[in-house]
Amino acid sequence: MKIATWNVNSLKVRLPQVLDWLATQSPDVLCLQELKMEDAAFPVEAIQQAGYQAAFAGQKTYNGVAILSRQTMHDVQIGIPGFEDPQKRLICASIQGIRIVSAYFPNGQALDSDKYLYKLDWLKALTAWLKQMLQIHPRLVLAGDFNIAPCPEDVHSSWKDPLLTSPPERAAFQALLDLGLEDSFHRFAKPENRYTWWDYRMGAFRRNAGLRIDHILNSQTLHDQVLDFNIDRTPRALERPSDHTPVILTLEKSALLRLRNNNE
DNA sequence: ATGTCGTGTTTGACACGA
Repeated sequence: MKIATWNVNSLKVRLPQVLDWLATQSPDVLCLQELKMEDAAFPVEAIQQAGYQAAFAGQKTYNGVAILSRQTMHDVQIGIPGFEDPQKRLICASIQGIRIVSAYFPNGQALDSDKYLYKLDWLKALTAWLKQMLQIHPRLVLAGDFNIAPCPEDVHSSWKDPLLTSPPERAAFQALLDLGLEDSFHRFAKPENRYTWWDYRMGAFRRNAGLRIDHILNSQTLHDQVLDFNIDRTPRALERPSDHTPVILTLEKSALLRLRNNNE
């Protein structure tokens, strides 16, 4: 089971690239962030023709998240329960017995900004909610644009801004790991292919001056099923690219589902 | 050296967020 995430920075602009990528990579699940469109504009038909159903939560101009899936989705839920927020940053659904969360974490803008406080509040609410979710759904995957680079190695030397790397942000990332979520990137690391985001400015992609801020975390229950972890930087090299590139987690089909499918 | 995008409006020039 291939589960991917991609911050597309406008689904309207990136739709052709998304459709190409679905055809090439054939993921079972693709989590999207920064749709930057209202629900009425979501390209349901094009996605369906590509063989995927979609669950989405959009808004005008900013944010917006979706889950595309080849298999049936159940129990779609939008937002963090109990955390009132007009910004559409989180959607989740159950697919093949796995709870999939697609999230666009707040950027934070600057350490002295109100948006940074909102980021830390959002992270606190997310973590408290996930702690409960993992009791109900021990098989869980959290995928998206975290806007946090967890390790020094995730940051190119040219990055001087304290944002995305500050101790409180990194502590919040660690708090997610402490819930029993695992960053399988480290087990399947390709050191020459570390970053998931490159600024549009200053020829950052050409210089490989990037950051690793897009992540897919899997619950410990899924640990033994993880077959591979990849960052696909090819879409970042296309004409008119998103500033982010897709991340892919490959899981072995569970013994239960293998059994069920064999009996069908 | 805030240098590029995408969106939206006070629309073919700027404000904002990232």
